[in-house]
Amino acid sequence: MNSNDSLEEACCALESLYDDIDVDETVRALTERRRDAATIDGQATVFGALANEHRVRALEALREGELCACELQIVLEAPQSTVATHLRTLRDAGLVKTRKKGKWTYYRVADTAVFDLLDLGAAVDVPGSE
Amino acid sequence: MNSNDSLEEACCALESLYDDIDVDETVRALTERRRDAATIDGQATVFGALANEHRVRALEALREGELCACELQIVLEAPQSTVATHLRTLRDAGLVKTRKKGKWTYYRVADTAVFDLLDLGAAVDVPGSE
DNA sequence: GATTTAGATCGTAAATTCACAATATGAATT
DNA sequence: AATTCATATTGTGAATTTACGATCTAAATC
Repeated sequence: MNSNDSLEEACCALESLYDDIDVDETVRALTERRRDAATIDGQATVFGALANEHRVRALEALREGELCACELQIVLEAPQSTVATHLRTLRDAGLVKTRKKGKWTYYRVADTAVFDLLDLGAAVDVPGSE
Repeated sequence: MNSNDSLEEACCALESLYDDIDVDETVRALTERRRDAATIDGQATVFGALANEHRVRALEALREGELCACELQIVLEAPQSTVATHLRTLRDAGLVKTRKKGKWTYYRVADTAVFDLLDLGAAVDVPGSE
């Protein structure tokens, strides 16, 4: 089934949902609800970076201030390469920034909005998670 | 390499990072930065549900009010089963709620905090995404 | 300049997520 | 009660993500 079939199928449902409907107009109104593709893409990237327990834990640990990679390794209880990979994901998404000092790399949250994201995420009531 | 090896490796780094350090005390302080496992799990679940373009688009469309599944099908430009699966993921994460009316299922955002999440996610500057 | 060391990257196997056709379910209509 | 129609679930192959050992890089120290 291609995308046109999908649309037609959905339009049939629309016609019976509202009677006396201008389908083209309704589809146009629904189409208007679509957002800019680049924004959607950015949002999905950011949320994807947050969608992992190790990475959430790392960000939570950074609430009290910057930490170097080796300290985060202790917080995360994971091998060096695993931690480095997660930190790179966070950096690529723009959630953390780094500072190099000699052999060490210090990580800090890019913006305090990240903590707001974490707080809002924690406030959602996930059904069936007691 | 097991988790103890990882810890020991990281502690070596700590010892050279700070001189005259009480390693046990430092590890304890870092351990204190860890949050409740259930909370972290919930956050990762919520962000995981947000980590998909179709699902972000669906939530964005719900800003202006509830929509039934067939309307969301038009917004998402995807086949019925695909849309239904994404909507279930959003529901399982507690991001949307449903209302049944006859044959139709109407979806709405569970809480306006979801829009705050979307806004914060959109505000993050993802490097290299122009 | 050789060695040590913190951290980044690579390679790959395992696990997870994804798209979507096929099928099931349940309400409304006939 | 048979059919239709909106939506949900299931099954499965494909794509993506994850973990983590091995390796590489660059700064500090000897």
